[in-house]
Amino acid sequence: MTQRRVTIKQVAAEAGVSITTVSHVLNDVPGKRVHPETRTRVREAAARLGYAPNVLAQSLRTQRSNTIGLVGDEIATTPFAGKIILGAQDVALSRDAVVFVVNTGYQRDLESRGIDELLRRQVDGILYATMYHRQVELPPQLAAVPTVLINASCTTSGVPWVVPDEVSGGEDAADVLLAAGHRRLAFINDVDEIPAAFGREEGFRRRLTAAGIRDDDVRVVTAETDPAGGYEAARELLTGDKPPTGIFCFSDRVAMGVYRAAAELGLRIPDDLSVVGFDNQEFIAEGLHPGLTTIELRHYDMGAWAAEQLFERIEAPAGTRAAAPTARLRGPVIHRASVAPPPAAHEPQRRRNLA
Amino acid sequence: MTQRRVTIKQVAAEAGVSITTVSHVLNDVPGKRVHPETRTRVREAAARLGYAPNVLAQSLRTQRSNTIGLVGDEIATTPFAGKIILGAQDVALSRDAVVFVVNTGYQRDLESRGIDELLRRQVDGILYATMYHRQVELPPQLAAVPTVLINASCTTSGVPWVVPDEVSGGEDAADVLLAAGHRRLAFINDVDEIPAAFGREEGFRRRLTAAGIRDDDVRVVTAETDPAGGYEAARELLTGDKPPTGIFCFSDRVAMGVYRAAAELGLRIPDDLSVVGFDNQEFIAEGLHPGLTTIELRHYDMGAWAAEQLFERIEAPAGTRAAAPTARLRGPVIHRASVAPPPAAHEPQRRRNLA
DNA sequence: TTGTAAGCGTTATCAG
DNA sequence: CTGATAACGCTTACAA
Repeated sequence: MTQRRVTIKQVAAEAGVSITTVSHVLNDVPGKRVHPETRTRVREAAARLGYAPNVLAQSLRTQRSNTIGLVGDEIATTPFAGKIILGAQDVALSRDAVVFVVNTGYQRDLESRGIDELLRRQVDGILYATMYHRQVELPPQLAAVPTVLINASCTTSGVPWVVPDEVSGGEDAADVLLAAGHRRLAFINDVDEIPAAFGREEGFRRRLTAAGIRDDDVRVVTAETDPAGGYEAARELLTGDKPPTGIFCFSDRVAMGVYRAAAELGLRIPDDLSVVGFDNQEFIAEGLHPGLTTIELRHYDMGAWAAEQLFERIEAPAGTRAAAPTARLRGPVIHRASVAPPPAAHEPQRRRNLA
Repeated sequence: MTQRRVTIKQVAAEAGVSITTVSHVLNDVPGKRVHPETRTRVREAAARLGYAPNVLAQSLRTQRSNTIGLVGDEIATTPFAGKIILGAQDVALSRDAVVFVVNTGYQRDLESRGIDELLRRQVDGILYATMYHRQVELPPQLAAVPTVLINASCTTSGVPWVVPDEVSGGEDAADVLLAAGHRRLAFINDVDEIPAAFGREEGFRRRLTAAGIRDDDVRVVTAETDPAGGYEAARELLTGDKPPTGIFCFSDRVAMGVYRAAAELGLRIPDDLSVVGFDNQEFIAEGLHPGLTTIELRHYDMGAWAAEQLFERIEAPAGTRAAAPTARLRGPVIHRASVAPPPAAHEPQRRRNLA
């Protein structure tokens, strides 16, 4: 089936030179002067035969495989994750590299086996990604290879990482609502105590305080991050006294539940209630009606940034260990149709906020 | 950074034998009798040093890399696709193989480059997947390697493929609605003329006819497969005369639009209107309220089936080319809460259908 | 039972 | 300017 691919030897024969020469010209080895004529002769022979070097052989010799691994807990099984793969793949391919992906599903043994399998294939480096932003402990085997974390940070020094900028996400959500004139607000936060929960709340509160919103005009409740959780939380929020006119949701899925609660209570979005989500999860943010204004999570960019860093470290001369760079990516707010001025907004007040 | 990994030579030295012997025992080469004592000596040496063979070197020698490629148009960027990766990866890993993934984004040149890059790395075979079920023309380079198609079929003979069983999907949807007692039905089909559209309609109609539903009691309309499309179609369907009491949607996203239309028209699901979707797309089917009854697309299984077939072909002795197997996977119906008896159902009629 | 050596397809060193 | 040849780390005839 697999007819043997053409090798450098065949090219050499075809061109009537030695394989050394072929290697020289095809790799443009610096300092090796080759007669222009031989050069073209070799080039033509290679083209004629459709020669492409065997990367395995190259790797064995050069100790560089031009191959990286992407291992993650749910890297393949969540809608976001794919974007990470894509970002990583795009920068990899731009350098003629390819990426292995290993989905561990939180199984320690699978992770370990997967990484070993990659190492045995001499990957040049590994991208280690988590589905939700958190702190991780690096698998010990990764100490041996250049590694970059995606959507996670770790205490091991010398390992670059990139995560979403949760705080500014919270700030931006607050700003969107404030700019529309809202003065009574709520945040339906995640029940889990994770960086995203802390960060977003911090940013959200900070901006409200700065805008002079009184503490008892901002409510922060927690819920499961799914439609059911959002529904429950929103019902409680909206049926209490002094209900918020604007709700910031920990995720678009939560917002989905808020939409339902609002509909049941006869509240129209955005006329009676404004809502902003988080994630910009395709099919949800876009599919809801009216379209959900939300903060985007830049998974593609995280994947790309990480791959970029990884290659940088791979290519850096052995000793040259620069301090590990880290990045917090601020996601843009995606304006759709779920935010409007509050129903009873006082003109002067609104104008002040817009200024 | 990357301290050199331990090689077979070191193990040989540690055990005081030749590398040949090490290879023999570690690979359990049949027909090679090695003294039990040396055997354990080697094993222990290997373990002590933490030796793991370099797969690149092995591959170069054996012409088998234990590595496969998964290339697809949107293999990493859609919620379904991840499951395909996972299915493929799981069977790969169970054979100590790893998978490269390449997302082509429908760009021919990217696809070509990606595949070349894989071939240069001597992948043993390639899984070629498409996001939506369709016919494809195989990239010419794939003629050289074992290949299996996922979610796609092709005319090239000798290439195994696996696709969803669209027809039975349509049948099952019809059955669910019929069993609940519905007699006036509609199908919101995809505007695009693709296998899924033909197949599902065929199955759906067949069962209705078999159940004695009159032709003018079943309406089939087409729409864009997104919430907006579903909304428009549903509005038209539901505001016409003799509106259907049960709607089968081409996709869960379409169903999402149907939910909205129903809500606007004051129709309660499932009391006034039953709906069944297609895909069982996580976060949508589950997140809608009431939960959407839908037909599952078995992406994980398609990935796994394909990988299984691929390895079978890779391992088959050169000449042994069995006819290419193909499979249509029938997805289970996921019962949730969007289907109930029609509002004005006549008892006798319903009972008859349940029988 | 164990070891020598050739070879997988390259790159890199060193002579010519 | 060009070409032998040794390595990269491993498997596998073939010898001993």
